[in-house]
Amino acid sequence: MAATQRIPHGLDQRESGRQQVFDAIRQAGRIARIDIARETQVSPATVTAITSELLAAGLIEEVVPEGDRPGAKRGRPRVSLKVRGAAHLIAGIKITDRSATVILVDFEGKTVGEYDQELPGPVMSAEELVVLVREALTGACAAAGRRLSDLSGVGLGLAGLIDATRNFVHWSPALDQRNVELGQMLSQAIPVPFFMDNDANLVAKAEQLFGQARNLSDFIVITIEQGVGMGIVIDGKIYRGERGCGAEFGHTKVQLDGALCRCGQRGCLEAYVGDYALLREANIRGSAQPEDDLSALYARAKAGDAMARSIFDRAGRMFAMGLANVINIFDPGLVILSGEQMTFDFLYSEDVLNRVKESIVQVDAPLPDIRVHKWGDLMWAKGAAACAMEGVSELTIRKLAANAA
Amino acid sequence: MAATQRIPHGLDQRESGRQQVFDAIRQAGRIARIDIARETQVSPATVTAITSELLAAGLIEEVVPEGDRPGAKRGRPRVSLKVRGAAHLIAGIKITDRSATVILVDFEGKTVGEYDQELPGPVMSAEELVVLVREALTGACAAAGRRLSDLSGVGLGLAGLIDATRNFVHWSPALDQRNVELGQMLSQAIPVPFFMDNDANLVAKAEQLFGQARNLSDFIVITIEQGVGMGIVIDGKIYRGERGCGAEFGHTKVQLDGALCRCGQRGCLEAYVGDYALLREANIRGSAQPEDDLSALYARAKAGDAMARSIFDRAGRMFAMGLANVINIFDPGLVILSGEQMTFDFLYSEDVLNRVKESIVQVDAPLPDIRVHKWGDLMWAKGAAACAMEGVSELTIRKLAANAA
DNA sequence: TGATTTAATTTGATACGCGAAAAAAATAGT
DNA sequence: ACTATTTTTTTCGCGTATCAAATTAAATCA
Repeated sequence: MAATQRIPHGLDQRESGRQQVFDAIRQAGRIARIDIARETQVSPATVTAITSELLAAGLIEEVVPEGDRPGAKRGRPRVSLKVRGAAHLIAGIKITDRSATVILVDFEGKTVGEYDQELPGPVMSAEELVVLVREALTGACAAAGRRLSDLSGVGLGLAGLIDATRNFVHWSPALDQRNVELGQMLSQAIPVPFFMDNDANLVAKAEQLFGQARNLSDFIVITIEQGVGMGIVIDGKIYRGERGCGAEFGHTKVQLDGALCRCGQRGCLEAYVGDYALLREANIRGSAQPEDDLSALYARAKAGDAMARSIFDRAGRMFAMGLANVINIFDPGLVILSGEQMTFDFLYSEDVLNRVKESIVQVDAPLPDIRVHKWGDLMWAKGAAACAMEGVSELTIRKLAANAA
Repeated sequence: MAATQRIPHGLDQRESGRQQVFDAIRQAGRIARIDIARETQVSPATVTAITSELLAAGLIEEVVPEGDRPGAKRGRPRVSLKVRGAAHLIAGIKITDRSATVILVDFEGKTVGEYDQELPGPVMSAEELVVLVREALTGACAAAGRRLSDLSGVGLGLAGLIDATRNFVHWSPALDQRNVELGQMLSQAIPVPFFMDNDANLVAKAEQLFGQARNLSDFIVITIEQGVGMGIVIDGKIYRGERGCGAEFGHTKVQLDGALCRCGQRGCLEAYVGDYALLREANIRGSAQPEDDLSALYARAKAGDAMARSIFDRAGRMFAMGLANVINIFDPGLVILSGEQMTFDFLYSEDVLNRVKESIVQVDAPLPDIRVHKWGDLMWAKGAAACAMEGVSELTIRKLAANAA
């Protein structure tokens, strides 16, 4: 049980000014020193000191004043600062059941390369995975005209129960063994800092750094892929729970003694909205021929088929109930529904969102903002890259502070 | 003297050493400087500096060395420090539908007085409540041979939706109006710092300061009184959500389109486990004579009455489901089930707890600790006092730091 | 050209916390 | 009894971070 973790009081853990200023710059994209001071509540003097250090280290750079700032024309023109993309090359890699998708980004988050590597099979040993990751990274770097040694950090996204603080895999559908010290194995094989996490958390990180949740310190991301996942950001940090296996939205129960879930329990949300659950329904409900294609089923529902429609309808209602529960518990300012597959569109319908809103405790205050954010194919890999970016920034700046001493 | 009150970046948000040390002392009860240093990771030199300041301010005091410390006999004997109870007098007050219960505690948390004031009626206007609070506090102080002006802070516990950051009441069953700036009104009428919160949060605070959750930075408290409440502590702080109305455990939905709740929605947990819900069931299910006494119903269930038993049984299963959902979302290290009324014992039964454990996502890690903690009558008021204690400590220490400058 | 405005930097001061050394207060050994 | 040893606490000097105020820089306005 987590006894109150006393933070060494020095500059160790805490956002030592440098971090705060750097984050402000990245968040803003381009921002003048004076505005950094305003936003971070750090004095202009200190901002100057810190930024000159970051400039010297090559982490940020000055930009020529952007054309026309409305109003204010007199006075010394402000000089904007931005993150220097060339400072670091970072990779994000996401393992699905079919392939390993790699994305290369610079330190600004700009994509500089993509790469896809087929998997021999959906499940493999940890050793095989390490080899695969190495190949995929090498391939991605080569394709972008860079070398593996150019990488400053790699983010790895895996489905399953991941303890990101220890780079430890409790369990993943991609691996044929439980409880793997994957982080250690990777670091040994590839001399680059690794950062790994469960995929819902990756998306949350991406939303926080580049997406809809910029500037926000508290929000929730719901992802739908094969299963249903959730990433919780509280106070700017991803919430992980005691054992690193919280946020199991897909396995919250929405029906007492309900439908059987592949986790072995009954009534899990996933057992009502997961793809396998929908197909199971379709087959049980006496469809003429066995159904095994979700998009076909979805098409039939759209075309008006009553049976198909009722299947999606119930799934939507269950999803609304689960989401409302999360909102009633967290009272978040923002909920991002993130997904890739159009087949899950029914979960994001007006109808479902309205039902959610009706099931939230009513107060005289604005309802939480629920936004649907559909990413492209590379969503997950980009999330992994975002994770690594944050890690690399932290490492670099910590090193900087240490060197100064 | 200082003109613009920009918050010095040092003491702003973070526990400025002084807070950290003081908290360590309160947490430990009695503790020597060297151990404070060990626990807080602050150097002995700094501990000396800070403690001497706290001593001078009268917030803590030295205690004669306790008899025999096992082992270690040589060396300079350690001098223990403790919070000086006489430093502040603090009140906690809890409003129920029948009365206002007041508890007076010293700065150590030791009870120095109790007081109970009858309410004219269960619902009143904000103005009436202010008068009532004033009367109750005056009465409590008088009974303990103190004066109202001796109070350094008052914690107020109210059922309903309270925004503790603004001392604002969205809604409370005790008030006949919504959206009341109760904090302002109280402060105007009674010149003492007020701290108010929803009652589940009060209990959480009490558990953290004095109870089962000492030293813990992450845990969850579930309370059962009239309704079902929840307090969430993350990172040592009570989690409140965006609009200050999170943690509405009682209104999470456990059944799609289920039983009607007094909040107007359907399927809320409270609509299955609340006292009114149980009685409603009993009456609907064709009991011979209308039932209006919950303890009688409970007694009948214990005696073997099948109908009564089935009512409590279902409530227990619904409760287990809701609790499992919370655990699946938070993955907490500790859950405290807190209650006063024996009538709710059925919710804490082995049976229910087992059901909860069966509904949690399974990992190779110890299950969260679920403990039942029954408090005495004054539980709620004590929670309110705990809240105020924390607030007063913070205020005092902040003032101290400011004066030092 | 000089006045004005706004941004950025320099300067000097201060608080915080640490490490090392010293002091204090006890016991153990001879 | 007196010295050595052990352990806690305090003192001292230093480095770092940060800030307020003053200064410099770079533009426009009149």
